[in-house]
Amino acid sequence: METGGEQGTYAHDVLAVVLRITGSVPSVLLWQRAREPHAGRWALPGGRLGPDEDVEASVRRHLAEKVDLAEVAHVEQLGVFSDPHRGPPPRRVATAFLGLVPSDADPAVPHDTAWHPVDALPETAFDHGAITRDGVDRLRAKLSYTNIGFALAPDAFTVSELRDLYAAALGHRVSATNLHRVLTRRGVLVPTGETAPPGPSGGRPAAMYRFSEHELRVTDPFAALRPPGHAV
Amino acid sequence: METGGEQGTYAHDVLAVVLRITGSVPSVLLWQRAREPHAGRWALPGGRLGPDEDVEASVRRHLAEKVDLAEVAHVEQLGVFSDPHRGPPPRRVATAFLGLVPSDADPAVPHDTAWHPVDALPETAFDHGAITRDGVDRLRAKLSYTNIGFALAPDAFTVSELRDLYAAALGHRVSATNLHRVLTRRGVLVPTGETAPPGPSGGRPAAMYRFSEHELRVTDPFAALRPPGHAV
DNA sequence: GTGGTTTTCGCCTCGTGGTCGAAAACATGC
DNA sequence: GCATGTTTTCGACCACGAGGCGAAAACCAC
Repeated sequence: METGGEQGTYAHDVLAVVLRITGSVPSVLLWQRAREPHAGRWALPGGRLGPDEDVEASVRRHLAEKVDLAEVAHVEQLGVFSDPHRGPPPRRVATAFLGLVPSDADPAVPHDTAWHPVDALPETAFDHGAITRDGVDRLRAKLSYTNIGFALAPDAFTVSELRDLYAAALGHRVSATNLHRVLTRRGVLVPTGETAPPGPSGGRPAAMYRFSEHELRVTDPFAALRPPGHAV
Repeated sequence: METGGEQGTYAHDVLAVVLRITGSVPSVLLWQRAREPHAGRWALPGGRLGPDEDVEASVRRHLAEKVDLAEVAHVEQLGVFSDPHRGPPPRRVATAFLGLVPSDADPAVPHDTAWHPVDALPETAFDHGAITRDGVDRLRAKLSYTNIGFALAPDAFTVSELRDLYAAALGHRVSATNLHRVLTRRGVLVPTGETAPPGPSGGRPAAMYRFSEHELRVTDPFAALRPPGHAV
């Protein structure tokens, strides 16, 4: 059992809310704790901040123990969780991250680790349930005004497939017409020139698209109060 | 001289980028370090995270040593700065906050503390210059799609005064016509019914306004991909 | 009153996005 | 082969938000 740190120092953890959408269901990667405290409950991947790394490097290092990092298409910082009573003593401060895995990736995970639908979380350890909800909220917000969908979608996809991904992540129906227009007008979606074969019941073959960039981009100097001469 | 913490624990600091606009110049509150390291350089207010407080409570506590907290109209978390070499050993991890002070407030500050225009920062300690720029960027972004102006403006003001505040914060000219229309349509600006006397060269007396809320509100379900039936 | 100044308001335009329906391109069954 | 059904794609329509501009309103000084 470890003791508290030197007076005025605290253990610093990094945590990752890794989200992935499969079959129109957004899920988060959790592992089941074997040891106290909170043995048996489900926790976010993460671990201690090491002495020679910043928090982002740290979360990538810890994540690599649970999934193939190459499958995680995007990582960003969510914030600090520091309630003195967020867990049993000794006190721990955590920096949480959001990670996204494309829907066509199916990374191998350890035996204690599994994907859980975010709408039906198991009993979570510490404040990890609240942190997960923060991550889902962040994803939902950014889908609207960034190209963050690149981190959820396969490399190539049809508009209908992308529509289903967005609908699952946002939690409401999405019009394929509108999604296609909005994303192409913003320049984040480019056609590959290929088409996908129709389903068993026929239908026009769907054109394949991909995201023009695989780095996060705010697609809009969004909202109002732009510089003069920059009417949108 | 303090030693490093127990292995795997780190001193955790909180820092505040406190911004205020006076005379069309955005400034940040800095204090001049008297002791090494970085003696003589200017640093952000802040200090150590205490054992019985979360980071937000901590930053408010430390801020209270520099300014009257009642004058700080808004505080929000910016993020974690954790580069192992962001300062000399022993390593410190910092959670940065953005704080905003209305332009009509002129809180008393200690003798080692002063406002510095953000476009002409003095030599700053550690990574506090970069953190300050992060704070300014956050303010600029949020001016567009939230009511965050309430934390920069006096309780009552004219549209022209508010226009000057926004122009100073955004760094470009702002149309009073458009600002008035955008903010009133969003319902964040309400007329007080009073008027301000014209200046020495005459002119129509300006109507006074105030912000309808003094809590941060995202005024827009901003950008695209709203639920069906929710056309704006 | 006349001219100058500042604020306020209405009108115009453009871009964005939600909605709808028609057309395109496939499959299946008769 | 042709009619029917299915899915995708595309264009048309509309509402609204926001930038630009100019006129009108309301003051001052002379």
